[in-house]
Amino acid sequence: MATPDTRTQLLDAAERLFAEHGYSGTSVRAITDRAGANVAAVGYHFGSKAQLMAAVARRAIEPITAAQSAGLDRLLAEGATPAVAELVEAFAGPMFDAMPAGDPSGARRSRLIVTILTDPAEETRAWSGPAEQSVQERFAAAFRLTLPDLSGDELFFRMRGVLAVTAVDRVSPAEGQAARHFAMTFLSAAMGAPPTRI
Amino acid sequence: MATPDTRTQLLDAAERLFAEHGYSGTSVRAITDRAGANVAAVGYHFGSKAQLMAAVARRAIEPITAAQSAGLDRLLAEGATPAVAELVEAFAGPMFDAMPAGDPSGARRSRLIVTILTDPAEETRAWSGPAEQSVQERFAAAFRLTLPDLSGDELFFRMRGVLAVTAVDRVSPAEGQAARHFAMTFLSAAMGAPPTRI
DNA sequence: GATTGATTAAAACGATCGTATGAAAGAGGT
DNA sequence: ACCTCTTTCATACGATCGTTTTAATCAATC
Repeated sequence: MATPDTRTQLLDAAERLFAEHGYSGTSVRAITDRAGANVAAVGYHFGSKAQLMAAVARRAIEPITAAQSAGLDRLLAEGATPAVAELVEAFAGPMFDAMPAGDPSGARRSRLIVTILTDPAEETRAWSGPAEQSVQERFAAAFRLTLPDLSGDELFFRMRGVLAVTAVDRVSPAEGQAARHFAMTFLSAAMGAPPTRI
Repeated sequence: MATPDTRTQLLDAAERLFAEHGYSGTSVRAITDRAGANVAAVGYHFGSKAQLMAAVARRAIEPITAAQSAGLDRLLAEGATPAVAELVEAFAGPMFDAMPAGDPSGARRSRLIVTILTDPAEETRAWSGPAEQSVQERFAAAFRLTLPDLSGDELFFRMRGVLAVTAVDRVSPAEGQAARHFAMTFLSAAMGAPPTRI
């Protein structure tokens, strides 16, 4: 198909605009204009703006969750308890690899993920699907084995911290692969720190 | 004044709503309703919605910047090159201490800071004032002395990472002071990690 | 008490929001 | 050519958006 169908055009346009301006800051008309479609196309293809945005989020998050899960499978298949750095790589790495559909500048898709995770609109709150949640629980279990002295609360905090740090790449001058390497160093050290004595 | 003036009421209401729903997601009428004021009060006291939100950001950031600066002064006055953990404490600590006006749950003000830093609306882009910037540069210089082997790019990435982690939502099981201690452990290890070999 | 200046209130402005409607256009099978 | 199903279109709905205007209210000074 030389000309992508309207549905895909809408997804692409919504993805870019949402990443740039957030949910509330993106209007349906801005999306349809960029997609070269009619205003009613959103209602027809997705039902509502919220459902369109949910589809955008699903399309962006799915490959990341899959890569995370596959990476963890690979580590666990080796038999031995994985090292902290290996788990961090498998968990946070896919966030840096994710590329937008036909866009060579790899920055945008990760920016979208960040926006999804931090957007204050209620509609985006539930967008991290059950697959995302289950993969995070699997990683939590793996981390618990590698870091047996860590309390459940502190492990939870650290995993949230990892996600937060993967969100910083959007303003940093250290772009592309450098940010990825910096993040791995940063996060492996943080994740592997001895437990806090309270 | 048993009854705070309208101006302050507007700031308080706008602070809470903005932290919860972001800039685009907060309407002027929602602010004035919560403040018990008229719609026109925003225009009268602040000129516009954008200027009101800028005032909110200024009021929230200012004490944090001051505390960061004072902490750094205290460390530098001791003469010796500060340890990584000391710098992290002085830099990230104030984010945890900041309390919203009249609100015992210390989570909200920091949520506001995070929203300011990550909000996709254009109006919030320039809200980190010159004081904030200069204090970050002072910390960058101090970190450079403590971590002389770190490149400028990686140091910049790590400092952004510290800010990102302080943004982690603390509605989690690990609340209050526990989160602060967890963060210090996490961030000191991350900040003090050996440089990345690329 | 009248006068002045600061603040608040009610109402309306045009613009834009998300969504729904019904007709027009297109595609494919018979 | 005809019918059927899908998709696109122009258009309009009511609601809400940020802002402005004009009048009413208040506090303080003379």
